[in-house]
Amino acid sequence: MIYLKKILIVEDDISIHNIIEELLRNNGYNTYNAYSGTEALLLLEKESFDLILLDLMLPAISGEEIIKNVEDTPIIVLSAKFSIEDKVNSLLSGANDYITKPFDVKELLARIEVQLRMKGNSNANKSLKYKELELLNDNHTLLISKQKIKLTRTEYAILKQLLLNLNQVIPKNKLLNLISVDTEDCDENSLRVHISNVRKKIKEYTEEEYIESIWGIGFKIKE
Amino acid sequence: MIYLKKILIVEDDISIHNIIEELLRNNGYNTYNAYSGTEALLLLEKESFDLILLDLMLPAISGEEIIKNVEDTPIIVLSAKFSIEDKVNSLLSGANDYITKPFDVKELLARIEVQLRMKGNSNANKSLKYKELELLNDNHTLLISKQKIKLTRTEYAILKQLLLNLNQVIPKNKLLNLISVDTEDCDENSLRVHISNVRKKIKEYTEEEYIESIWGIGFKIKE
DNA sequence: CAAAATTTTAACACTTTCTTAACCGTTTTC
DNA sequence: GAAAACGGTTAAGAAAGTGTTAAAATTTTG
Repeated sequence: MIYLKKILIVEDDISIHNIIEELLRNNGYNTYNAYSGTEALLLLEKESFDLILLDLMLPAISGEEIIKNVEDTPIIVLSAKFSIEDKVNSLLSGANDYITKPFDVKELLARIEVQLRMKGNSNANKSLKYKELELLNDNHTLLISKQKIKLTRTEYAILKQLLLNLNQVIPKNKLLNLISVDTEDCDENSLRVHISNVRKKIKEYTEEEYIESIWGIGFKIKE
Repeated sequence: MIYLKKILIVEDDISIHNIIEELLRNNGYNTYNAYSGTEALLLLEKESFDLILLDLMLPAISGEEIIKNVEDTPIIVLSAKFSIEDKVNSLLSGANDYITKPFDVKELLARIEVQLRMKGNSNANKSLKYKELELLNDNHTLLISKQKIKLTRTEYAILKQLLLNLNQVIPKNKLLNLISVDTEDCDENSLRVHISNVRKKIKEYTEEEYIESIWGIGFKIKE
């Protein structure tokens, strides 16, 4: 299945809202709708999105308020306010782009692509496949060339982090921190044992080595 | 010491160039200048920047060409071309933002902040480049003309600080302090040994000397 | 609640890296 | 121009990090 990028449209003017929604859906995005600031905040608590398109002039809670409340999701402001002050304020307080209405649809689509492209470089929503390895999202299965291998919870958590951060060394402490959601008290010694066990399991199915140690720093998936 | 963000200005019109340069310097950025596409590409091979401000209409090599050649550095296009097509093309081929001339300086500064903020968040593959040297953050190795060289943790920390502070002498004490995050008890004597070892490793791959000693003070990267 | 699975602890051998200390040449100081 | 301070190199021993194993402790499961 293809994962459609999730875009939240925050706009109270229904006709503009509908136009944007149709435009995005026609261009392969999954849209979510909020018609007020409060509605937007509620949705943001419940779910995470890949991008937010935000009108500034909203009933009750203003767009500026929302900008301050959002941290990890890129925001493109879509506003009729064309003053430099409004632009600068929005951008400096956390928005990633600012487009004035009326806008050109092609430019909007291009700027959306830019934001999604940039976000794609950071962690979220990466596939957990690498060469022969594929980590299923059931929390315990690793496929090596389609053969199923059972991992323990901790082993799975470790491999997941490593695969999420391909091409990056994850320092030992950071790795421990990242997997602490799944396993509370796992220390460095313990981590070494787990890694050793994962390697052993992988070795039963392939010659290739996947987990590389960076001396004194941590681990990474071998290139 | 504060690390000033490095911005490359690519603009052939000297008066505009000077205005931008002064503006950025007054706002705490370190500026670098290229007055043609070829000059920009040369600089980009030698060094890495935090951001590129790019004019599209350049003699010889166009801005569009440069966009395609840059991967890791965010680009803001600054152009007199105001057609939607130009905007969309630039954005889709890799630019991160597009500002039409004449521009408002406050907006420019805000959009620069946005790019730098985003780059800082996604800790994606930052690498420090200088001439033949490239220090890869993602696996703690040093590339000299694309050849991988393994550095130890301390050697890496030292070289990283030196490359972060190009054109500046780092006093021994300060250097020891800066790398103390990675290595606790490294004293001056020890530092000398490490530097010697780094030099030895570099010497295996290139004639050029990179680490210069400033008598009685400390070290710097040779210009 | 007992059996099974998982995780942690601890011990060992082993590797890599770091510091120490000595030697020597150079630069500065008096 | 001799003494003192500094910098570069080297080698060896100390220290720190890694990989593996097995058994004990803990958690999960039927």
